Amino acid sequence: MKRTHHCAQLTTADLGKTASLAGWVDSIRDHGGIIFVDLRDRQGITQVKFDPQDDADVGARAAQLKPESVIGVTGRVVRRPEGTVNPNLPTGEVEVDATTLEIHNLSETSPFPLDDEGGDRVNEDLRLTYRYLDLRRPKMRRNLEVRHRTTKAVRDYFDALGFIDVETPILFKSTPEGAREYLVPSRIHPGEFYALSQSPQQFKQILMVAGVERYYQMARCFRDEDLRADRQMEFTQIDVEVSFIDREGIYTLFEGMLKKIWKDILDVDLPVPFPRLAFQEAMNRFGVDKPDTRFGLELVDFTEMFKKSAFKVFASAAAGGGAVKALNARGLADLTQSELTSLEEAARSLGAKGLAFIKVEGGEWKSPIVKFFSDAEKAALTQRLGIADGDIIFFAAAPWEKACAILGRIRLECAALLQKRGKLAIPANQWNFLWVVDFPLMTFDEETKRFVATHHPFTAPVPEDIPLLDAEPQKVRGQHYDVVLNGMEIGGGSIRIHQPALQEKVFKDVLKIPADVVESRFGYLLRAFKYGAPPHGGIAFGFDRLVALLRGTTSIRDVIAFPKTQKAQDLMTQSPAPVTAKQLRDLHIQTVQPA
RNA sequence: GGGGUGGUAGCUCAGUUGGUUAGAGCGUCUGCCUGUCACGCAGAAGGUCGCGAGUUCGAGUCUCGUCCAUCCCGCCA
Repeated sequence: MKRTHHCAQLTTADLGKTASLAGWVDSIRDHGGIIFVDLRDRQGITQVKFDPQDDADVGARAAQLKPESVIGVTGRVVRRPEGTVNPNLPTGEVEVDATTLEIHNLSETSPFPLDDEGGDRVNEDLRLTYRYLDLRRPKMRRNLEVRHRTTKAVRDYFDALGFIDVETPILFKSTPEGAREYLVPSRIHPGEFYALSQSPQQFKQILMVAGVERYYQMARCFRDEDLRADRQMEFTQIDVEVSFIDREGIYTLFEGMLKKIWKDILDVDLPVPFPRLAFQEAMNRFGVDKPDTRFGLELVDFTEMFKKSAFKVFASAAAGGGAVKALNARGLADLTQSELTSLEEAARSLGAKGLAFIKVEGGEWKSPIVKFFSDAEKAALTQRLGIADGDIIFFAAAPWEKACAILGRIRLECAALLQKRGKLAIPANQWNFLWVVDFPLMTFDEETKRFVATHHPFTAPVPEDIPLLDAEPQKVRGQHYDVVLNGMEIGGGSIRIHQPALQEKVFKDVLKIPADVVESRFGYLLRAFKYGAPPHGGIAFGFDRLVALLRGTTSIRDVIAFPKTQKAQDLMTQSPAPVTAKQLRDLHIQTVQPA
């Protein structure tokens, strides 16, 4: 039996036709005589009627059906009797009066409900074990469809602009700086290993040297780090690199890409250009380099004012080169003791010694520290923070970046608490895109007492800062940019270094990587640059996160067909799993039992 | 590596101060039912309370350990 229609197709325009449908039994309503089956395929649902008075055999076999069985039916498309139309179905005015029933497969009872509401409540491990059932749920099917359509929007966009999709190796060589890698033993070279590519970064730069000019790829990447709701061990990036482009060119290009995606998928017109925020300003105002600008609660700087304060904790931080920051959590004075404690813990986890606060209730400032403040200081706080009854003010006094980060975290926690109370609305359908720019090229790593690349070592410095590279590398800004949406980093990239001498200088003089290590790890790249490397830059977007945002879910597992659990296991296939002794021998691998 | 939450019927959950035979809804099964659409009605079956120790006359409940899921910190150039 061949399908003539799909299950969202038949309408009153098809009355009298003979139609053949195939799909899964969504639900069965057996009235003892007449039996209704909702037949479901990828497109939708059509009601099929089995009447034993018309055909006793078909009726009897229909009575044996179970939900999720796969069947094919043929019958006449008839109008439903008056009063039995189902307005919730596009096909609700008609039904198929079945004359034949082919049972392809009777299904066992599903271990969990497959409707959207029921399935959402089920433990995720069960859904992952039976992923093929989970993916039958309308919501999950829609996730796969949106993912596909987003891929298509991206490919169409770049194709129209003359980009070409080039695949790069997944089996790459190990580059130990950065994320931990998955190693792949070589059978042919005993004791040597490949690494699964963390990103095509170096290959795409080489492609620029190769004259490709405009490259993109939906690139699979692998990182052996702990998993999170928004991090899987393997994930997909929209990976792009362009020759002869500057930062402004990049901004326009990717504003266009995101505009097309949001239009194609959500029919939303994103306003462009996106606002730009310097790293410094993002930290000062929001305490993070990926601010959620859908709500206020901005940080206010009081470093100057507290330099000569009687309150020694603030004064010493301010005078010692650090910063004193404050945040007015408007209307949160009613927070509970346990909420306050958990805020303090959050602050401590970021290196704060405590979390100073002022609660404003009944016109009175309730705070263990208020007695140290002069009248002038109180007046300035009131004015600059707009303090009113019912507010609570939080302070952080620490080195600048740490003070910002502490209050940045407190800001987000307070926003969540205010939202819970209905005092703050953060609209889910508001899309606050922005570019964060002017990151420091280098960050001093306290642990190793060395400078490390903030982004990666191929990022070009801002030209006018190059003279500072030797003496004050921390002051050099990089030509790096992040795309931030509603507090989430969804993409990042940079204009790259294309002069071999400068790249070598960054490796050896700034990052202090020994010459032989530079040669073994990056020698091929430096050599390539000596043969006419064009100026170039690029970006990579976290594709899974992007699709999750488009679907309004916070977990990228929902938009990946077969994701791993937080313990990096595939519950359906039961991987990872042991291998045979012969396999290990072939690979020159011996395992040791964990202690 | 660390912290939080959870694990009781196929699923989602309740289970009081440690005390009789561990309950509910949905699902499943059986019977009835010819216009339902989450059909309805009647009945039944279904439990290693994640696993292992311990305390106790007695543990779903308390203690310790452990496993799994999830959220977060560390980590993710």
